[in-house]
Amino acid sequence: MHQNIRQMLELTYSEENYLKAIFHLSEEGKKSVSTNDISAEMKTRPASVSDMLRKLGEKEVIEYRKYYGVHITEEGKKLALQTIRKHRLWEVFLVEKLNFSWDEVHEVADELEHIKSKILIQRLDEYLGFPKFDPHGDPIPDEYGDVRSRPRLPLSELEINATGQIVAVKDSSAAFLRYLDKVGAYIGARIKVMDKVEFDGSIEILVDNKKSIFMSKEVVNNILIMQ
Amino acid sequence: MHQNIRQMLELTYSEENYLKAIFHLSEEGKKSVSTNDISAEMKTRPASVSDMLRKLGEKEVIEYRKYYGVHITEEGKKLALQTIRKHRLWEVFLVEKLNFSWDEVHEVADELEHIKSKILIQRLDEYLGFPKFDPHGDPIPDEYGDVRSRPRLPLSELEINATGQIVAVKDSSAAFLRYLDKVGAYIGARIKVMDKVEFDGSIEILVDNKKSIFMSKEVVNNILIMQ
DNA sequence: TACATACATTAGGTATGACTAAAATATGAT
DNA sequence: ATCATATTTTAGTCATACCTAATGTATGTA
Ligand SMILES: [Mn+2]
Ligand SMILES: [Mn+2]
Ligand SMILES: [Mn+2]
Ligand SMILES: [Mn+2]
Repeated sequence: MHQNIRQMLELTYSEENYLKAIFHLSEEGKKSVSTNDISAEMKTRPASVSDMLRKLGEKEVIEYRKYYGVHITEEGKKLALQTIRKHRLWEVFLVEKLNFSWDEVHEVADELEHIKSKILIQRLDEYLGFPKFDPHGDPIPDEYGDVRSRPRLPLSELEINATGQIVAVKDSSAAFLRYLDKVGAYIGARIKVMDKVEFDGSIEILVDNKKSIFMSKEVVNNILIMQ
Repeated sequence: MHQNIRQMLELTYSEENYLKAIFHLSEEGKKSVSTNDISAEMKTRPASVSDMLRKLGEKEVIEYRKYYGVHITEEGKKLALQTIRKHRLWEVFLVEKLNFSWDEVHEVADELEHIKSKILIQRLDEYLGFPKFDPHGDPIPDEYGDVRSRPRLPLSELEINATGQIVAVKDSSAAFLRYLDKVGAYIGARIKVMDKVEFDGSIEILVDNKKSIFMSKEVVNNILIMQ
């Protein structure tokens, strides 16, 4: 069923980071991912990216045609999803068990996600009660790389008087998350759109039927809701 | 009080491993630690050790005189103890929270010990209830590198009819730990020496006043007890 | 079609951390 | 005091992962 004939190839710490970045960039736009995109995401120079793309291409986790960007392969997707699974499980652990706030977990999880032990992740998953979403509302892939994502749309697309529930954030930067904490928005909060300003794309929302907040276009584009 | 004027220097993953090995070897014999000793402990070739000693010497975490072995400095001791602290806290986590057995934790902890976040370790320590000993009975240094070790001696030194309690194991290899599991010996078990065989150094002990076991010299040398 | 320019790759270099083989040093035995 | 041997270091190499500078490629505009 979910077994691999060929044994799972090992990636280095750095290769895992690049592959994860390529996976995320692939999800956004559908077309191929460019060297410059990866360079920006990874904060390394384009020349370094080219080096890495050659290596990832040889390992067949991406399809690499020089000058034409890359596509992630099925094998690559599977590996990237394993790293993402570990990242998100560790984030849940940090928030649920160690009382980290959701804006503090990203960097630490970026290190923890590379710990190799398979049994560690299985036990951690079990210990956390097999969570399906991380603290930012992102789905946690299962050990076969399957993701049960829930339908979600940017808060900006809700009409006046429409209601919904915050299920995730598109931007997980500490600055944005701390802003959300400050205004009392959180994953699970119930939202009603009270007013929309055509001019600047800002809106007024009611949170949990009690608190009225004004949010800028930048903010509402980065809050994902479920209706 | 415990503050450092100069900021704590950063060591690489590999430097941390070498320094930890040097620290452990220093604890055993009091004299200086040789290149070959480190080579054996680290499973790298002596030439690689010489390279690393030069680097660690430059960073002043060891005192390095070519051809005469090394001594760890106070700064080095402090850093090694931080790594050991992390290693042992993670071991406690794996056993107490994730139900690892004590023979499964070492390799995983050897990776986890290098995760950098200071707050992570503080929170983990708190979450675990500020444990003072790891699953193998070894003391956990505090965040300043202070160790409260309890007096302990090899089981081999107990006289006939003397009693004691297992507080630690000298050898933490999976093979040895699984043997102890099999015969029902564990940290905290009460021991009474029933008989000692001069010829081969083996002994007969009573565990928890109910189970009689024969143990070889190799085994009794590696069990540490408190009287 | 030509070409300016943005984008991407290659060439060459650095740092880390490993290796083998060769050379240097220390040490114990005669 | 000399020397054989074990130990240790150095020299030279390789792989990973980054960099800058130079070169090559694609693409849209003239
Ligand atoms: Mn990472
Ligand atoms: Mn997340
Ligand atoms: Mn380690
Ligand atoms: Mn231990």
